[in-house]
This record gives sequence, structure tokens and C-alpha cells, in this order.
Amino acid sequence: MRSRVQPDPPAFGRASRRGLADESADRIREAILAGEVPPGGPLREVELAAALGVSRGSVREGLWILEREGLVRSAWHRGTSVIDITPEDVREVYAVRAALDRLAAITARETATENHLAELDALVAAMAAEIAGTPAGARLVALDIAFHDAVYTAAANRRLTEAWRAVRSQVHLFQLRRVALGFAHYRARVVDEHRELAALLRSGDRDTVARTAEEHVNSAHRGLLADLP
Amino acid sequence: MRSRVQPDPPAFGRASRRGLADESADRIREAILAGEVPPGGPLREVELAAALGVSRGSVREGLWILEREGLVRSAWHRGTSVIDITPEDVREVYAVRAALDRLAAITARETATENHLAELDALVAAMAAEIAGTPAGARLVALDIAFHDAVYTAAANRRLTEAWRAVRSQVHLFQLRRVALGFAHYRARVVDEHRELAALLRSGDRDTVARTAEEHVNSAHRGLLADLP
DNA sequence: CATGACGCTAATGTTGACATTCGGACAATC
DNA sequence: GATTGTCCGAATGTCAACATTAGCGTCATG
Repeated sequence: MRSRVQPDPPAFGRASRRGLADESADRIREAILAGEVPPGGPLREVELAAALGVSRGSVREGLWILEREGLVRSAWHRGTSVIDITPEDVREVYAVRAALDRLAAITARETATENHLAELDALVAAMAAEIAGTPAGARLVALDIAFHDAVYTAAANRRLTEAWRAVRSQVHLFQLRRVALGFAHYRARVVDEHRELAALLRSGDRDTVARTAEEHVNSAHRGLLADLP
Repeated sequence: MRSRVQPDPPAFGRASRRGLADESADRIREAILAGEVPPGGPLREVELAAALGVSRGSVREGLWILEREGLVRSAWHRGTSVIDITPEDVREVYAVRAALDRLAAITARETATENHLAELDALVAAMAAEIAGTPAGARLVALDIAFHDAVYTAAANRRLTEAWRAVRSQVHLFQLRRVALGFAHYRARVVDEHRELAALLRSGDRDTVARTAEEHVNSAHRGLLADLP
């Protein structure tokens, strides 16, 4: 190995320079999750292009990314708009998520390294800290999502991660809505449920892990449906 | 209910006019599945635009569709290319597919109408007919995929169908490869396995349907891995 | 001979202009 | 009065030119 002058190696798998399309997608996603565009609201290409200071083509490509994430929907010559949150949509998303989480948990149980497991513990601790202080719903939801991101990362299946990405933002949006409607129920359960999951990934038998992962999603599902009109 | 004069209502959900991007995607996908572009082979935008007689922008958008299907992969300023078929890729795709098929089967068992079930029977019959004659691998695989399309349609979950679409073309490509390598094994099992699945969707208990659907995918997985280098 | 810098080329990334389509307002018709 | 036909504006779909980048051969250099 060659001696180093710099204190730390890059360690990043290529700085992954991104194009304007990715940047645009990030900014628009942010705006949607911040509630600046209501569910069902239109996303006009010219408006966005002007607001972001890029060309329509780049915005267009950014919207494709968001469509792949299921956050927006577009139709021929009728433009792009944010998805709404009907009970039917919620049912669909959580059904798929349950199946994916089940596979992710089963797989991660076998493939997770000690680093991965430590990461999960750290995230649970962060949730607990958030609740102990003056809890902000949005931050708590972000940690929740991050936890599941970590599980998918540990499972190390690119196609599975890709499938998760296709529902991830929708789950994020739904959970945000859930927190906005009734915070107490969510706050009371998050930490314990995730702690249990993390523990089972360390040392649980396959069936228990599978059932718990599914039940975790169903719990979130019920919690949201109960508060929704 | 109001009396009708017309024998049947239109029932068409809009003729769904498509743009050049979709057409381009279709033609390119066709070319890939026909083997005209080898796994790992490059897909140059200018070439394709010239060949299809459309602008680069449309081709670019078409390639995005194929990327969403997982059939091609692209990187910043490094272009788009067809995926290869490594054992690792096969493992990933079939693991995800097993999870999705499991959910689709469980759901379809409850939501399928008589029409859906009849469609499944018809497809099984078509497979049997194909084998009885002079069987062509490509046609048999197409029927196989169509069968599973029908199951997903019966499950009536747009997100689930979307997730299936993200692996569908890859499965198609893999099965095509499988048939090209060793036809006998596949031919011997297809009809029976699908007939069993169709029967269970009519009248099987939940657990049996789930396990059979998973096992069906695993069987295909093993069959391919055995023949692969 | 190995190594690193330099520059070229072929491809993609980005842009603004032009063509097409959708949905609604309004008027004509039965 | 409801339906059908026509027009209009606004938005998206499409295109071809320009800017940027990665890969690679070449060359000087230790």
C-alpha cells in the first residue's frame, strides 16, 4: 500500500457528480414534502424551470425521477401533478411496502454486518433522544425512514433497494401526514417498535423476523387509516 | 339503475395515445429481447435516434423508461447500456420477484373475478397447445410472462403492478436466456406449475398459495442458475 | 521502461425555439 | 335545455444546435 499524505482516503465510490436533473428532483421533492405543493397540485414545467433557474428539459427529467419514486403522476399532454392520499392509495402502498420490508428483513438478518447493526442502534437512540427533548414530527419521521433505509442497505440487493425507492417517498409523505393528524399515537410506539426490529435482526429466527417486519408496516397502516378522513 | 338503449357501454378507459418516447422504448426493448443488442452492449442516443427516425430527446426519454424497467443502466456522461446477466443479478431479481409474486398471489386469491380466472386457464391451455405442436421457446416464455401479468392485473394494485414492471423485462430476458441454454427442463415443467398456480388461486388456502407462488419463482431461479456458466 | 500530463474525439448533458394537444368558453343546433 | 361543434389559450411534446465531459492515445519526463 502506498503511503498517504492526506489524512483520510476519499472512500467515496466516485464523488458521483450529478446533473441538473437530479438537483432539480431533489429541490422539487423537498418542496412537496415541505407541503409547498398540496397533494393533487399541479407541477408546471415552465414555472419550475424559472424558479430553479434551469431549462425545461432538466426539470422534465427531474420530474421523471420523481415519477419513478411514485411521488408524482403524469399523463400525455396533461402535465404532472402530486399524488393524492386516498385510502385506496394508502392501502396499495402499505401492502407493497409490507412485502418489501419482509424480504429486506429476512435478507438483512443474514447479510448485515456489525457496522450495519450498530447503525440501526444509533438511529433508535436518536429517535429516543428526539422524543425526550421537544419532539418535532418531521425529524422523527426522517429518522424512521432512515432506519428502514439502513435495513435495505444491509440487505444489499440493488433491485430490492430500487423497489423500496419506488415507494419510499410516498411512505415519507404519508407518515408526514399521519404525524400532522395525530402525533400521540405515533410518538408512543416508534421507538419500541424499531428497537424490537433491530434486536430481532441481531438474533431472531427467520419466521419471527418476517412476521414482525410485516406487522410493523401494518401497524403504521392502521395508524394512518384511523386518522384519515 | 337507468335503463339502457345501447347494448354495451364504451368501457374503454381512454384510447391512451402515446408519445414517441413510448414508441421508442417499445422498439428498443424489442431489439434487446430479440438479442440484437448483447448484454452489456452500448445504446448510443444518436444511433438510435437515426435508426428510429426521431429526435435524441425522445430516445433519451425512451431509455429512461427502459431504465425504470431495469433493462438498461446509465451513468453520468457515460451513456446507457444493456444490463448483463451475472449470477448475482439473477439472485437479486428472483429474490425480489418471489416477494412480489407472493403478495400478488395472496391478493389475487381474494380479488380475482371469474373473468380473471378464465384468462389464466386460457393461458395455461395456450401453453399446453404450444408444447403439443412444435414449441418455440420465445413464444412459450411470452405466455409465461403473460400469465403472471394476468395475476398482477387480478390483484388490482397499481403500486404492485408498477413494482412488477420494474423487474418484468429482466425476468423476460433471463427466461429467454434460460430457454436458449436448456429447453428440456423448462418445457417439462411450465404447464404443470402454472396449472397448479391457477387452480390454487381458485380454491387454495392463503398459506399454500403464498408458499406455492414463492416456490414457483425459486424453481425458475434454480433452473436458470444450473444452466448458467 | 514506467508514469504522469496533455489534448483530441466521440459521446452525453443542456438549452431555447417550434409543433402539437388538451380543456374550457362560447355559440349554433335539434 | 341539453348536446354538439368550433375557437382559443396554456401547457406539454418534439426538435436541432451548443456546451460539457469521459475515455483514450500520444508524448514528454523521471
